[in-house]
Amino acid sequence: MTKGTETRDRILDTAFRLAAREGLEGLSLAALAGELGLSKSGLFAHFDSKEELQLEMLRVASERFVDKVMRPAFKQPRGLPRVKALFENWRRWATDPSLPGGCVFVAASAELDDRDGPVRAYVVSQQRGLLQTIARAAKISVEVGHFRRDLDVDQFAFEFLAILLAFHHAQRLLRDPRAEQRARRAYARLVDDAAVRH
Amino acid sequence: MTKGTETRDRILDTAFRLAAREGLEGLSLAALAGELGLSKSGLFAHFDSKEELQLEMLRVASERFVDKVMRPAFKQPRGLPRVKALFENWRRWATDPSLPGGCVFVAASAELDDRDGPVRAYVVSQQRGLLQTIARAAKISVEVGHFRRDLDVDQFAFEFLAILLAFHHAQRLLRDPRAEQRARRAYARLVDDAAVRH
DNA sequence: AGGAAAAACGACCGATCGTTCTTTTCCGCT
DNA sequence: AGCGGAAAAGAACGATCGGTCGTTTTTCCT
Repeated sequence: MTKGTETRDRILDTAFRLAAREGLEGLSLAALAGELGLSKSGLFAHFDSKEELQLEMLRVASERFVDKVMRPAFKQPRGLPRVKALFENWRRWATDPSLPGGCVFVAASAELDDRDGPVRAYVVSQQRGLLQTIARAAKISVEVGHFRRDLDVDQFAFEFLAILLAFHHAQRLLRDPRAEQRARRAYARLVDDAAVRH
Repeated sequence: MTKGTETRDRILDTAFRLAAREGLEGLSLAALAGELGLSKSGLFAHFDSKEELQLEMLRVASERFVDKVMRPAFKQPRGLPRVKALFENWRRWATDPSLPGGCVFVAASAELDDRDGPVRAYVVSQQRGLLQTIARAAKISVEVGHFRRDLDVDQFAFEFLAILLAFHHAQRLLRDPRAEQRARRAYARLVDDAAVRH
């Protein structure tokens, strides 16, 4: 069962990269098989349906997001350094050159926002989890004394995510060379407002 | 030539509503024709290609956006009231119940962010125009004395759009009942920071 | 080395995609 | 009323979609 899981991993990895460019539905099994040097049926032997492949692929994407954004950030000291790392890692994730097409979750979010079904449910719970993670990091910053005690940490998370969404928009769609600077300044303003008054 | 343009308008109007739900590519001619009570070929007689239909539909969407968001806002007094109206009209536009699927430009933005071609070019120029409009309204607010003189109006526009993108995300994907409140508070913070020190 | 299980293949399914063509229906004008 | 042109229908196109199935190849284990 070694070769099987290895191929399965390769499939999900390639699907992950392709879906960022083409979207969840835009990713066709034929195109994916071609990219992998596999036959369509050979590919399909690993999954019961396209929907299951999408779900597995999103799970892989989540793991990778945790690896590249979350985990390194949570190795930083509690409080502001951790929040800062969260922001910078995330910003880098959204523009990772090895991932053309940007963040797959941003693409999926817009694509699924009205539809229903398990794929949407997964993306929703994933995004809710992200917001909670930000809020948690902000809460720790309050406890540590970096942020003021009356800070609404959920509001902080909302605005944190807002900056990253706008950064993605400015970077990938508008290709604005100032996108990074804009995001950094917005972040600075957000953190400054959350900081203890001095 | 009366009946022709009338049908054409009906097509574009329906396409506009359908594309918000299904996306630009997800909108199929068969589905559109069905919704209209037209045959697929009868529909196609009005357009040279699907791409042209997409472009025309986006132009209609732009006009409608101007009608519902821009024009009423620019009837407000110069300065803060106008900026406020821009924000509220825009927020309402993104959740207009007569437009299931949310803002068609948000959907298109995520869908086209890496592809190429005239449709992408149109959306990009449209979005750049929106940012400029916000910046212009902010600049007027500076001149009128509502905003501080050293305000970076392009940065203001970036953060203004960020809030609306996050609102769209929270409302349509996460279905967060607090989305409106979150957006309003973020807006208040943005405007407060831009206001003249007192 | 041999045999069973796992993995990949190739052919094919019905449905649907955007698109083209010819034909019919309808509307407006004189 | 009748004619002409615009508008819509109908059928069919090649391509592609997700998905199935029986067969062949490869891998792994003894």
